[in-house]
Amino acid sequence: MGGNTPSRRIRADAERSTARILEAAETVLAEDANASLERIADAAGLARATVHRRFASRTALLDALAEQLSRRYLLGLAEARVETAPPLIALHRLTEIVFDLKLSHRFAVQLSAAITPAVLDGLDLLFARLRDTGAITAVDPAWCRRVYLALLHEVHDLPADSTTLASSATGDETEAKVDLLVRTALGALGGSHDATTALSLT
Amino acid sequence: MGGNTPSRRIRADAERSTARILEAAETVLAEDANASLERIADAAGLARATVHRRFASRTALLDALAEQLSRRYLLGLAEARVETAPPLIALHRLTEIVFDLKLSHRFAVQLSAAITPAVLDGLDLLFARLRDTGAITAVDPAWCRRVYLALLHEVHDLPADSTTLASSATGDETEAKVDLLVRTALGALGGSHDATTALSLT
DNA sequence: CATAACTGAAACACCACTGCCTCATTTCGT
DNA sequence: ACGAAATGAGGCAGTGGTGTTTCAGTTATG
Repeated sequence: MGGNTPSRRIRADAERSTARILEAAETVLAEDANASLERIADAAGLARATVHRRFASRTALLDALAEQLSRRYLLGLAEARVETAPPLIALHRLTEIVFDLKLSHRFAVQLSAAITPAVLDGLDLLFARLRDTGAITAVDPAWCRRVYLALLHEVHDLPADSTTLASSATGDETEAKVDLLVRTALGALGGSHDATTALSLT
Repeated sequence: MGGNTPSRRIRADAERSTARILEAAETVLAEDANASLERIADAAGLARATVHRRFASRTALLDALAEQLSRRYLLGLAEARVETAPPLIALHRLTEIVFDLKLSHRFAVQLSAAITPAVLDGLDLLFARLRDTGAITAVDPAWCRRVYLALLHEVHDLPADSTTLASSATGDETEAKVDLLVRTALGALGGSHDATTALSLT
């Protein structure tokens, strides 16, 4: 899938267009999931025909969007060292990373196709390790995953002036959100609040 | 809004059609939020033209759906005695009620228009009272609301065979879900697990 | 029963979107 | 600078949904 077919060389031009379309699609679809391809083309500064040239159909574009996000998820899981790092640290790091993804992938994130089995496995592993160390008590990894992702979504589009974010007075909004999410998720999954606050010293 | 305009009497006939359309709309839209009015009409056993007669536009139909649910929400808040009952009890009762609503209003539930200011106020009051009694520590009522509703959604469409639901061996699936939600929500909002399990004795 | 209201069926105009095509023009790669 | 590839602009057909109208037939209600 990742190889180049030498029979038809793909010009750097076209590849830039593809990238711009994906980016524009993400932006536009975040506001209106049913936005037309024309609106996406406009946002990308390209003609509608070009969108059709790069992506055979609307579905193909959506698939590409999901696949792109899936790859970034996997990268994030690896970057957070989900398999090796102390689970609480990994959770914190992963949350930061996924938060950045959500900023630029508000729409694609809600594509179920983006959460591939591999991504799923990574998350499940993390929660299993969290439970082994006693950070949480919930046993069902699927349940943990759902709660985490649901809360992630809520924290993400929390108004910046929310009093809830004022807890960590660092002024860094993103960090405050990450802290809030980790604390909330651990609490929801039956973690003691001691273990939760212990991480705040990181 | 509730009065009848005597200038044009509304036949009982028509009112039945309206009800059937709303019911069919809920059923059909639960599966496909973008379903056409024709599919709704078919499900209702009526002609498409009739749908247009009872509801001026698609938007009008959706509004009616949201308004219907909003009214039931208010009824639920009252029935749960959110203002007077011990907050933990009220939360438990309210959760049961909203769960039933979700079963029959899978679609409308995701209409933001269904959560009117009045519904909002009721929820906020409940969470304020929960905090006063120490059941939770989160202060921002808006935050509490969001977390509660998000978790509600997750618990609701949890597969019946989930190991997470096996905790209360009563065999009653709904009750198990309600327990899980209350426990999870309180934990997420910073409640001690003591207060949470104390309710299980109800 | 007589009237007014309601319904089903069918047609119609309208609109938005998709997907495809062509052709002149621009841009890239070598 | 040359040829291949990509693009913009525009048109065109097909699809599917919405909203309206007409008219004949049915049903409620006083």
